[in-house]
Amino acid sequence: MAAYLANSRILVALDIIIFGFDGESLKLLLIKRNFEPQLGKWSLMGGFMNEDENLNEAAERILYTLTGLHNNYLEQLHTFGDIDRDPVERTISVVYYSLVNIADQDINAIESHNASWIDLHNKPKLIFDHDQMVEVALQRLRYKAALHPVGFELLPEKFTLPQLQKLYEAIYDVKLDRRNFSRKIMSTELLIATGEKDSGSVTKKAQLFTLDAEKYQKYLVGYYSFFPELTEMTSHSSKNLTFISI
Amino acid sequence: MAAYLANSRILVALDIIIFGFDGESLKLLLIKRNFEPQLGKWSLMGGFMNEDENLNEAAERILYTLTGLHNNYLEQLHTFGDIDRDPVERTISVVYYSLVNIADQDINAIESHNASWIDLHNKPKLIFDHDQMVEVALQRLRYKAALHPVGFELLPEKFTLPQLQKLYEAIYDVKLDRRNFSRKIMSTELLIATGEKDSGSVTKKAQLFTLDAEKYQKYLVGYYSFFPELTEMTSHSSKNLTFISI
DNA sequence: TATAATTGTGTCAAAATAACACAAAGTTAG
DNA sequence: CTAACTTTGTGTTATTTTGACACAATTATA
Repeated sequence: MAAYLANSRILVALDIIIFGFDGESLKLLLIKRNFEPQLGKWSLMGGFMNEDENLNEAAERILYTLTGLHNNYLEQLHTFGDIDRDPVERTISVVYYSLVNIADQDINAIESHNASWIDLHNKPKLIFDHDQMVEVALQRLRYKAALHPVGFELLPEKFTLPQLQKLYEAIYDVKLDRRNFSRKIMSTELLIATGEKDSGSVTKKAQLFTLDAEKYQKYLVGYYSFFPELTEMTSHSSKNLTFISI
Repeated sequence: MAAYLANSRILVALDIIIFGFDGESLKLLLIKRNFEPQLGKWSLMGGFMNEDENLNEAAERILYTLTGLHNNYLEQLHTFGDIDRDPVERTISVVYYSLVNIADQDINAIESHNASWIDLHNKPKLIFDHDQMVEVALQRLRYKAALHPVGFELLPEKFTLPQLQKLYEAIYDVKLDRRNFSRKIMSTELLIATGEKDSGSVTKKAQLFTLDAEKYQKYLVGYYSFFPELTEMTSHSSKNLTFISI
């Protein structure tokens, strides 16, 4: 069996951008490093790929270690490979981003890693090329959330329309019209009214919705929604490419 | 200086999906391997990352080696890291895709690598996980071309509307209405009429256009086109998120 | 010079969007 | 207890965009 003798082997790291939403702003789960290298500085959660796992498994392991959660939304983002990106040793980093419901987190896991949720607007400077990673992740999230209903991954199972609107306003940093937003969302037929009301509210309580799991899956995978004639994803006549046009 | 002693170093490969367009169909530049491993089988063009280059540089080098071209559209796609994806030795592959104008190719470079342009519909089975890579690349191209005017990278500098339409029809494997397509494209104000006519045609000769380079750049980078109120990218009132809604 | 293929442009009804108004629900202050 | 205030739910209308379709103009060829 031949081997690739002439070529050099290098370290493969993984870093994960973990997004959360607190009802008002997008948050990042960041680490104040209590270990070397770069002790005392802020960074993303990361680790190295082991020999007995593939990239997705490594990313899931690292995410689980920090949040105590499995089955979060987790998507490969980009691989960073600049020569000096890690001064310790040449390392390429395969970066993932994850969307988690803050309420589901494992406080112990988070505290033991010296991690905390930081408002995206107050993000400290991060080590190495982690700032750039966050930037790329936010851009990807904006693309993704315009084309697919991934935003719901940041919300609790039951949520209100005003909550959903605030989420989209946070993702895109815009103000949206409540009435047009409602019409657009409801036209996807993705939401199921529970009949329950949001107890948290202080004035008129908004209705709680859940997702139609089947329709949700279709919107997630099939972006061919925008060939109305080729899919029966939308029952009505024509439909925009965009899941929601912000 | 600390080092990451405990972790294993592995090979970092790159593979590139090279798309072309011959006026009728999408093409892939594929290699009939005249070297080991997998001699005699079809594969993507690939190579290994060197110690003195970053990922993008390695991708450009590999693309240049095969096509003789610099400055092609080249975008990182995804990193594949399954444990047994390369039976020779554990290797992760950072995959790029490129869009090239077939007319610009370097025949010598291509022939010396035993490469040829294969119609996407007649693609042979490729080695390792290369089929999966092509699938992901096609999906990415479809996303990208719906949101940004990257399709032009596959055309000559001067092109006609019918050519452009055939390109989009090839990318999305659909038939489009000539009149609505024209209206949509022209509304972007991205095309500049040259006054010249396509000499290749056998009946009424279509007009040749070039790109408005400045507007093209804006559409390429700024996907915020879909916040009409936040950019002045579109002079008219509202505008769809999609560069072109197919 | 008629024919056939292709290109360029226009029309119209239907659908989607943006801007906006008002009524109902629920809390709090007087 | 009621007025005031905030928030939610739903409706209207004008404008824009889309999809479906028709006809005239150009050019090589028979």
